[in-house]
Parts: sequence; structure tokens; C-alpha cells
Amino acid sequence: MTGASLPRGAPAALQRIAALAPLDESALQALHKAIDDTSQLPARRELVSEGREIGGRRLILSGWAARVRLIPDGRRQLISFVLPGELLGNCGHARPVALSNVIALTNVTYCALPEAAPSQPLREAYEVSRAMEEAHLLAQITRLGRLTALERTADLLLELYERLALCGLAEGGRFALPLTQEIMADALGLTSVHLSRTLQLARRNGDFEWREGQVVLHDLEALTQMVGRVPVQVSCH
Amino acid sequence: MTGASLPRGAPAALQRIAALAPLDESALQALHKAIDDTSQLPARRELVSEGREIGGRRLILSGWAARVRLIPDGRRQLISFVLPGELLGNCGHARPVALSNVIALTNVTYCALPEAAPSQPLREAYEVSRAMEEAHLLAQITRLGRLTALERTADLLLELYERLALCGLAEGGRFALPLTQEIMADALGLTSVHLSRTLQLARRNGDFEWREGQVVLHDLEALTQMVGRVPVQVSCH
DNA sequence: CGAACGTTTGATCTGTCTCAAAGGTGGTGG
DNA sequence: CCACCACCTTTGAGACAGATCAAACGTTCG
Repeated sequence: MTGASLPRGAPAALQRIAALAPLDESALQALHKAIDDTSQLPARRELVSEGREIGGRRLILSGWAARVRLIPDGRRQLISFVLPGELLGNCGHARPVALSNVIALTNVTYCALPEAAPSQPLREAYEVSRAMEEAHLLAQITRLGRLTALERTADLLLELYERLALCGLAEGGRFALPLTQEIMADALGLTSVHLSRTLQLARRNGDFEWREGQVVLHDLEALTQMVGRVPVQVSCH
Repeated sequence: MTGASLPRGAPAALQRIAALAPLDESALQALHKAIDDTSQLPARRELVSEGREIGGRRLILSGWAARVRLIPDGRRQLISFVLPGELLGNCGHARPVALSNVIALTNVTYCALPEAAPSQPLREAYEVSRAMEEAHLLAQITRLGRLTALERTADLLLELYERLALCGLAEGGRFALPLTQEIMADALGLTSVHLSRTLQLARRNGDFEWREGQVVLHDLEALTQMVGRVPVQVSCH
């Protein structure tokens, strides 16, 4: 088994995986073994490219990535973020093809994940992770389709907060958001100019702040109420 | 095995399933058996309700359904359509919870589907269907986030055309669209008033028409080009 | 015939985009 | 250590897509 020091980000990522499904000793062992062999990718580089065969399942250990769709005329839509503890290439069928590009938004550390035989606890964790991914896509759809700029922004920040909290990267309404406003705008279906104004409005309202890479959500309850948000729940035990 | 007459819609639905993955004799047999026992649901009734445990995998044999998200203040976003040959409750983990409501938009015929053991060809079909569903969600996100009203409408109609064509319900740029403009507007993130005007614009342009439940896409190539659409591809054989 | 429902039309309002320029800020090289 | 450059954020003014509110117009159906 691995020595005392895990790679950067590994504990956080493991925390999330372990929370998805109860893992037995052999599953944990397999994960530790996988994490022994990590890779790095600098910001702006592609992790996955649309239309190409998917390499295999990977786990993000640290850093932010995003699924991106490009429109021929230059417009760009960010489909979803991929955070530490979350998976890439988590498909079930043979020879899957990537449905979108995935790019590193910051420097990213990741590792390959082992295949899991059916009925192994690891398989269950993969499946639950996949269901959560779907839940995030649904949330993104309602954001873009029916919320105003302010609501969209608040809702997305709340979602990111909840997701980061799962691996201990957010707490007390605060977390690090290492992105430019332009990227965030592409996720929200807004222009960066309008996002800038929206953020100012939120500050004036006292709803939330995002400055110098740090987000502060002043009142989680109130914000959740304001955007009519329901927390993600994917399975019942 | 079943007699000569299959339930309404069954051949179309089977056509799509069989195209997803090569099915062996026993898989086809299992499907036929499942289809022997169909259920009906009238329009506007709920097939699945958000937050409740999912019953099991179901196959739509005929009619249209939709996944819907409701916002407390009355706004409504239609996440995706569920068409004949497509699946409901197609999840992989234990005790899954519904992530959205699903309502019947027209009268719907459906049947329960059997569990498929891993490595059974049926399992592969389920997985491919699931990947396609994800592809449709991504498409919906880019539509809502980055396309104009006219582009959104054209893009969605093209998608529906392709999906319906998979089970022989669309051909030559034409298909039946048995919905109200209001429902379509909820899918497109528009108001029904604006959709009405957008449809008129499309008619004037000669791009496409939708009257009395019938859609005509005049030039599939040109339309596809116009909205920068890439056809859905989910796996490579 | 009237009621319910869906579509169309008109007038007006507003949220967000567009284009352009001015400020920061951090990094790099001289 | 400063000057410069690249990149990000902010500000301003104006344009436009789409929302809103209201009413008229068709259908269909009891």
C-alpha cells in the first residue's frame, strides 16, 4: 500500500468518493493504488475532446475542469464544471465517444480509475456519481432556461458550494473560485460584461460576493429560498 | 412468444432499441415478453415524480412525454422530451430517486423492461440509450445558453426529427408534433407569445413550418448548417 | 350557442447584449 | 526597480431580443 503521503488533493477527492457509497476494504485498496499514479495537466489544456473515443474513467484530484461546447461561429457554452472528487469518462457502454470537450480551467491533477466489476461497491459509487452528474445537468438546464441573471449566478454558486463541501473544499458559505468572470459567464449563458454588473448588484444587495477568487455566500438559507433551489438527492438509503 | 399483433407503437419502439446494440435471440425474446404487458396513461398525467423512488426501467411504446422542472413561483422548464422507443428510469445504481417529474404530453403507452445482467446485449442497449439521453441534455444546455429563439427552435426541431427517425416516425423532413406552442415554449426557454412570432418568422424565411401538428423542415442540410448542429454520436463500432 | 382552449396581433417595457474605452493587476524584461 | 504588456474587470451609452399585458380571433366540444 502507499506510504504516509498521498498526492496533492487526494484526501479530498477520496472523501467524496467514499461518501457516495459504502466502500469495502478492497475497494479502498484499489483506489489507493490508482491514486499512486497521478498525472498533471496545466490550465487551458484539453482533457477530453469531443467526438474522440474516451480513454477510460478518471478521477480529478485537484483543480477545476469544465465540459465545453463550441459553436462554429465562436460562441461557447460551458456545460458543467468538473471538480475535485468528480469523475471523467464515467460511461457504461462499450467504446464510448466523448460528447463534449473537457478542458482544464486551472492546473489539474488526476488519476486513472480501475474498472469495477458489477456488484462491487466501487461500481455503485461510479453509478451514484453518474446520477449526480445528471442532476447537475438538469439544474443547468433550468438555470439557463428560466432564471434571471442574478438568480442563475446565485444558483450556480450555491451548487458549487454544495459540491465543493462534499470534499471539504467549502465551508461556512465560503469557497475558492479560481476562474475568470468570462468563464463563469460562459457557464451562465451571459456575457462577461453583464455578469460583472450582476455581481455588483449582488454585492449591493448583500446577497453574495466574489472577489479575488473567494466567494462568500452571506446567508445560505435565504439564497436557497431566493432561487427556489432544491438540494440534489440522487438515491435513498 | 407473442402472437401476430403487437401492441400499438411496439414495432417502432423495438426498431429503435434494436438499433442501439446488436441484440441476440434471447434479448429479443425478453423484449417481446415485456411488451406483452403494456400500460396506458392519458395526457397530462404524471409518469414519474421528482424526489420519489423510481419504479424501474420503462419503455415508451407510443405517445410523447417530457421531463419537467417546476420553480416554486410558477415558472416551468421542460428538460427534455421522451419519445417512443426511449427509456424512463434507466439508472444504474441501487434505490434511485427521480431527478425530475415526467408527465405525459399525449396519451402514452408504455411497458416495463426487464433487468439485464451485465454483459448481456440488452444491458449494452440500455447503456447506449442512456448515453444518448445525456447527449440530448448537453444539446439542450447549449440551445438555452447560446442560441437565439429562431436557432433554438430550428435546432430542437432537427433533434426531434433525428430522434423520431430512429423509430420510423419521421421522414423526408416531416413529422407529427402533437404539442401546444406553450409546451414547446417551455422546452425552449421562451414565452409562448414569442415562440408564435418566431414560428411566423421561420415560415416567412422558408426555413420550416409547424402547423396543425405537422412539422416540415424544408432543407435539412441548410437548417443543420444554420444552427451549427452536429449529429449525435455516442459510440464507435 | 356558449365555454374552453390555443394561436395570433398589438403596444410597451425591460433585461441583456454590443461596442468601446478606461482602470486595475500581475508578470516580464530591460 | 521601473516600464511595459497582457489580461481581467469595470464603466458608459445605445441597440435589440424577448418578456409582459391585453385583447381579438379561431377551433373544438359539450
